[in-house]
Amino acid sequence: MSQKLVLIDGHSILNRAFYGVPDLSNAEGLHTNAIYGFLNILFKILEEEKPDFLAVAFDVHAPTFRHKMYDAYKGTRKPMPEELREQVPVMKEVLKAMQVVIMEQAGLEADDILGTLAKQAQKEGLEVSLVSGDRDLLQIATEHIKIRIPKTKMGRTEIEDYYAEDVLKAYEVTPLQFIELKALMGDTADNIPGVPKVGEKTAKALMVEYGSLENIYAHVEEISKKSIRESLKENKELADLSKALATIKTDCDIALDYEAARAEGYFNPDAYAIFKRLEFKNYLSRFDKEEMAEKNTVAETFQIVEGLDAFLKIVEKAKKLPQVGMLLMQEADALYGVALSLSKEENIFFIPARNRAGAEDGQLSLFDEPAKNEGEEQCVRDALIGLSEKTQIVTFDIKRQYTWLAQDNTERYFDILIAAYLLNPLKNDYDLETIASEHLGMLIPGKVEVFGKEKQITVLEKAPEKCRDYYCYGAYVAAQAAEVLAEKLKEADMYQLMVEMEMPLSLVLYDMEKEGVWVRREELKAYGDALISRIQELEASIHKQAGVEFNINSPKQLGEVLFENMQLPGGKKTKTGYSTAADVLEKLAPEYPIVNDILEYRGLTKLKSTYADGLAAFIGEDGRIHTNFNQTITATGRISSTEPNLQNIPMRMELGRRIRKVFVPKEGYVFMDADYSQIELRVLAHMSGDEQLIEAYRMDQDIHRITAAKVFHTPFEEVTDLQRRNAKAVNFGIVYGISSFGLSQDLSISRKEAAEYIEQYFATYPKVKEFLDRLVSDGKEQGYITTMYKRRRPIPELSSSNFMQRSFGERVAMNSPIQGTAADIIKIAMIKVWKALRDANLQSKLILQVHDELLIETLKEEEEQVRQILSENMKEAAALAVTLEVDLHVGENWYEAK
DNA sequence: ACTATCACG
DNA sequence: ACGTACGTGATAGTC
Repeated sequence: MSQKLVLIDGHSILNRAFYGVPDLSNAEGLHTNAIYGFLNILFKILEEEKPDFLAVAFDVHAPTFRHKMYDAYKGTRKPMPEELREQVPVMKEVLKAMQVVIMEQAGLEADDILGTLAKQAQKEGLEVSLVSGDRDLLQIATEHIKIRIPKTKMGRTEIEDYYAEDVLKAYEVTPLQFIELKALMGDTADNIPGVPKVGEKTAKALMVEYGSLENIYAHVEEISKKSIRESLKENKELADLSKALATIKTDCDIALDYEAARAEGYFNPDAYAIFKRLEFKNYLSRFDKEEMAEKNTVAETFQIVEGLDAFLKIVEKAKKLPQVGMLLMQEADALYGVALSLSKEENIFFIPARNRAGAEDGQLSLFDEPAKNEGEEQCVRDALIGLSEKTQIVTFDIKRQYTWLAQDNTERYFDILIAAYLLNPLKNDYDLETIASEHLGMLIPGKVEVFGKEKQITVLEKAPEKCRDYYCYGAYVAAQAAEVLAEKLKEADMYQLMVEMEMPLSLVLYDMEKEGVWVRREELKAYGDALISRIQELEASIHKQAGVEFNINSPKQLGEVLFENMQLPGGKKTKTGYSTAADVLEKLAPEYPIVNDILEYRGLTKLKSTYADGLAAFIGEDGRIHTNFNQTITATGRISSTEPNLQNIPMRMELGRRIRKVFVPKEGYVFMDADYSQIELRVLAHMSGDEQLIEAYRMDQDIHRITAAKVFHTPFEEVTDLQRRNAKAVNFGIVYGISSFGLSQDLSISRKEAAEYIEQYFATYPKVKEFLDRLVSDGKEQGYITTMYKRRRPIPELSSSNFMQRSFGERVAMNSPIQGTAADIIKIAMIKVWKALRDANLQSKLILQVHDELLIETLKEEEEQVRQILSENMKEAAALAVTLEVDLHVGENWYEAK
């Protein structure tokens, strides 16, 4: 058996893959569809062929790409779309990591490299497979050189194979004749002129009849069609030139290093790291995980140290250092171990809880005898607090670890989770593994890989070394990544944001979560029960009117019932079927009573399932709900709330709003709630510097009414409700990144009218327009936008060649600095308020944040003091060109306080 | 796991 | 010509 070589036409396959695979991008915003498709084809070929050698050829310059299918008609060359261009260097990185040989040489086209290598290999007795999306390569085909043309359709890759005889079968010409065929017909995409008037049909007929260009000219007088004959005669030079251009060189001065090109070693740690970064989860299964992680030699120095005394010794040692990496092993508020990274290559310890003799079944004592457990726990806590007072602690997800740490001087802590988020807030998750691979180029075992579905405690008992490795890696990565991330933050001018805003905020959020909010369980139950009978009534009524029993909660069934069975107008909208969204149904409601019932049913079941039942499930033993405030989720810098989400409790509708009555302060306390008045518009006034808008706010009057007066040239007193409503919608629209379409939808007016409103608005507030335009252009230039406090949001969509995506990017560029700055300001307010409450030794506690609103559970005796603290600190959180106004209310429940 | 819907700012 | 408002999270149904 002769050996086998696979050669790949890099740019051509990447191009094919780009157009064949739907748009994909990773969390960094890097497009990855072409790379993904390329690998798909590569793996398929490798599996089929099991070659001995592999190489990929690229042009050094890929100045323009050959969009043959599209451009052949236009005769133009489009530049390569940005989404593809950015993938080229990454593709090469991927191949390098996979140890695949890349052949490229200045002055040589990939075609010529491929032709040369293929012929050389054939000469040496190898079988060659040449993979390209480009039919030009067919001229290289022989008995031993197979040209493989992959086609991606319907998500599946099929490959057409051509040996010399297949070319003959398919095109009625030999591979060599194929060159001359192309010389005759030309190829606009490749800048081959060809002979005028000769197209594909004529060229093929001529080649089939005469066999070669030379022979055609020898018999040129025999050609019957006059125009063709004349054109051939007139353009002989052009034909020769075209042939020269169409001929792929096979004698270039280039050679393949077969040793380096051995088809092996693809699935190595480097490749794993980059696959992970690109989020090619499908391909990760091809790697041997254990092997990947074991390549890291630091793991050899990880030590398990048992016992309280040993732990205290390590802590004492750590106290002498300026900084240590730490990661606590916890589950449900219990501490099961401490990992500390004291230095780079050694002194990385894991101190586990131990299962002591005498302990009850499966019960782990903390660090020593169960009898002394409580005392031990306090001892451990004291040690860790003592450590964190002296030495900078760097860790991952500090909010979950504050129980064990000193709770002052938060600016000294460094959380790599938050740092990674600030550097790129677009990602979905920021686990340790990802940070390690992205910022340290290091491969560590993932939490799921180590623990799977097992409980951590179980793993600690059965295989403590697994816990040691996982947590030591965590502490180690925290220590190493902290340096790298701090440097990157400084480079991005976000270090101050990190240290002065995000780190202190993390403690505030921890404290708010810990505090929780009291919910009256029985009242909530009663509220839910009260909904049931009406829901059942509506359900029966709807089924009766429809004439069928069906699941009203199923949009699919509902759509079919309404728009097919009952023949209501306004069908079709989504890709899966009919839209039954509220705005569609509301248009039908006046005409069809069933639609009204459906809308009411929807509202009530939402209240029941999400709020009445949903919230009840989260009431803890202490009678309180402890939400999660997530600091590393949103793209703009806002915080988010989950399990449950306390930032979307009903407000706008009276019935839903009543839910807020079950949120109550504890005995002896009241609720104090304060929210910013139009903080985003005020931020816009400040950031744009628009005198008119600033002046409007100085008037201290209804801003929407003032805007209406200015925009519609109407005296303030004579502004109609409609005018005010329209002006308000425009104000909102501006903040969202205005578009006439969006505004027209919102106001149910024509697009033209909407456009006029916007134009009038910009005429009124000219600097607002300048400001928004500048955000977009700066965003395009930099690839990201920033808030007043230097928070960044990358906007990859701004460089998209897709109109829709780019437009989205533009709206984001206009909205994010405003929303993000508002988010920054309330974060500042939270920190100030929280500190002021603490410094004044008050019992009152900050417990909720809802984007522009803060809720304080206020001790009745402290009401006036807290009112002052809350109001002043919110107003003074930022000094803007306009004042920040705050609406503050006190009540016996959240409903009343709002 | 994904889609549609709807709650909030 | 393209087809949308910005930012979130929970639920139920469907595949």
